[in-house]
Amino acid sequence: MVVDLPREGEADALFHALADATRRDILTRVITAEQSVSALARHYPMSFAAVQKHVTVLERAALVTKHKRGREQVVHVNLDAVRRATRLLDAYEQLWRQRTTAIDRILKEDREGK
Amino acid sequence: MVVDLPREGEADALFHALADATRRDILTRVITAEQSVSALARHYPMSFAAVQKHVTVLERAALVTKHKRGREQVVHVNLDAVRRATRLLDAYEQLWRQRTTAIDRILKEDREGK
DNA sequence: TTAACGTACAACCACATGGTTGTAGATTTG
DNA sequence: CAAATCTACAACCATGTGGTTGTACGTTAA
Repeated sequence: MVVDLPREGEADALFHALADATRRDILTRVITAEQSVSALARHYPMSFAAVQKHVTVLERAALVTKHKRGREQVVHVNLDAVRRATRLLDAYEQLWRQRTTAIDRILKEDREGK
Repeated sequence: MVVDLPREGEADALFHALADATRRDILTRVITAEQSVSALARHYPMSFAAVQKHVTVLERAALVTKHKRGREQVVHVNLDAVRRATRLLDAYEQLWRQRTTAIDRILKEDREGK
């Protein structure tokens, strides 16, 4: 049972997006309830433009999407992307398991004199 | 059941370390079989020093550790860190699930000062 | 219609990042 | 021993990142 890891380009954007505390916090807030960019910006000690950039990074990683509602831009979470990241890391764990089970098998066969 | 996300500082280093294709590849190789830094370096079209830096980044994230063996520095994987990252993302998924619960509605109203 | 709000985007800045080369110190190997 | 190998680390460079301010434009509210 071979585990193949996802394409490299995707993962770059995904992990980069998650590698910032502000962006993870935005993600958490948006998971809890969709919000406009300006509503999000009020929660952080930085400019609106800075928050706008963070949302763009999350967007590039497909973790969120934006939809216009009047003059607002509402940020939605894309849970599939979160699941993709989780599965990506699961793949690393499985790689490890493949290695250890392979070693176990060899040791066992050795023990049984094969 | 409330899910608490890990400390921010840890996650920064973890995701940052994973946000580079070369580092993920190093991690994969080391999971498959422990290797010296110079052995790893032979696989990439970059200098030994560059690979050394990548290993340092993985080390800072606690994804790998180094042990001296003669004149070599052997890189080992730390699977616990991989698991920590996986659980971190699982927590986001759980947050999503909590979104529809009554408890989460109450917390949300509280956060909005109602 | 004006004023206020929400957004987009450009220009700019300090600093981190990913790469390089070069030098020096341990440790093996011939 | 001398030579080759592996590592550590500093200096340097181009580019990216996270932040700022300023300006412009569509939308809502008074």
